[in-house]
Amino acid sequence: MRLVIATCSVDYQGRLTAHLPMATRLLMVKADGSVSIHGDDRAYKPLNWMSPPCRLHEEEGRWVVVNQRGETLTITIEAVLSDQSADLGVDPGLSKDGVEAHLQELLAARPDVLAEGLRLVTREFPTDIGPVDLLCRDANGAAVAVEIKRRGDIDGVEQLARYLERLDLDGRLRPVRGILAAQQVKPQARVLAAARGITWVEVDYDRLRGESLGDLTLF
Amino acid sequence: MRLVIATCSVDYQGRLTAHLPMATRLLMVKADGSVSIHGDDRAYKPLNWMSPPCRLHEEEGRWVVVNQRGETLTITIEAVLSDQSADLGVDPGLSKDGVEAHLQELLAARPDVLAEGLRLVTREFPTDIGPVDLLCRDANGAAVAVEIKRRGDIDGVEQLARYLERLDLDGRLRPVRGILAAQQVKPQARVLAAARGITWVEVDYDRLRGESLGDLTLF
DNA sequence: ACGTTGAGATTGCCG
DNA sequence: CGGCAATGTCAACGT
Repeated sequence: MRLVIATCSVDYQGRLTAHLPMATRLLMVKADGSVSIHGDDRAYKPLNWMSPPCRLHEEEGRWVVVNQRGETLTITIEAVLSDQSADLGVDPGLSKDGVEAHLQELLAARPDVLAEGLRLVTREFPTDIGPVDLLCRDANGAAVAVEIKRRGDIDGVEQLARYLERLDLDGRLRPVRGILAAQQVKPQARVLAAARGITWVEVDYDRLRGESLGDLTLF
Repeated sequence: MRLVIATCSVDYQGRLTAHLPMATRLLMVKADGSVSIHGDDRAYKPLNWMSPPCRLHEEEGRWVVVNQRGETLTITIEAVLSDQSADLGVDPGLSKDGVEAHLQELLAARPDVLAEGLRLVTREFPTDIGPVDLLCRDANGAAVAVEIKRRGDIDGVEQLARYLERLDLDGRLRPVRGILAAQQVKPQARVLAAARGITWVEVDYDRLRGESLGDLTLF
């Protein structure tokens, strides 16, 4: 990695046109060929950049970075305040833990959180356009399809509506009603759900996790 | 801005849990308080980070960054290879051209590009599921809703179809037809638009801008 | 290789 | 400050 602190102006010509006037900034050149230009704010996002694969041509007072699509990033350098290189080696990489998969587990264990008396029939119930997250029966024995999202958006409502349309073709299930479960349900999704006769529930992930832990300690 | 090259391991506890094993990386601390950890690849995205507002507590061999939501980023430092600070000042900022907002301005000024005799009624016409980009009247006085995208995709067609559904509930507008305008309309979007009775138009941004400039010089 | 989907999305706009 | 949409979205995953 090469780190240069320089007074420079920047021009990007590609999917759009962008310009940065002359100022002091950090230029970061990574081993993968990418170049990014950072100011002293905007969190981790650079002011401008070029993603790999691309090539850096360095001239006197002028860097030109070109990628395969012909987009160019031109850096005009007035003064270099610092120029430093370091060999970082290959990073051993990151391990993550997903929230959304866990949400399905928790709701499969406690479907009654979504509606009183709701009982799980199966997870990932298959239809010919994809699996329904949870298939349940309510207190009256009627079928209920549950779609789980971290964020409930219009897309989620339409997805669930398509599932319900397929499930209603099955005489053993009909009539099937739908519940959209999400940590947050957007206003637009609420309107569309109402128009489609679909119920929505906002789920408190932390509280649900707490209750599950409570259950575990009880048994 | 402070730039530290160090051998370190990193733990993030917040919206998810993540761990980075010991390796040499760049630690970037910006004036806005943000901290990011870069490896020598992954383009401009850091391996891990904390967005502002947050606070950095620095101890011997250990940095702890905490934000207001209680999320923490812990950096355990084994060795510091370099530690450098620079005052970059406030960046004068980026100017852009060629994004969707621009396209909307140009089409609002020249709606006849989309269909002969088309006249603008209003921009950003509100519905309860979001605003329609352009509401127009055609040569016969019939209402036309225009959805503008940089790239016309299936999502854009469905979005416009939902707007049309809502607008058709308004007796003063009904019947409303739709036009999807984009610099590029994808094949799948063309098929779906046809099935929904929606017209699509590919717009040449550079030519449109040229014509608008032409108009300006004429008057 | 291409299309689809999620992201600790981030960022800017507008009410 | 919150809701909402765009992003040069990027990146992972399935076909």
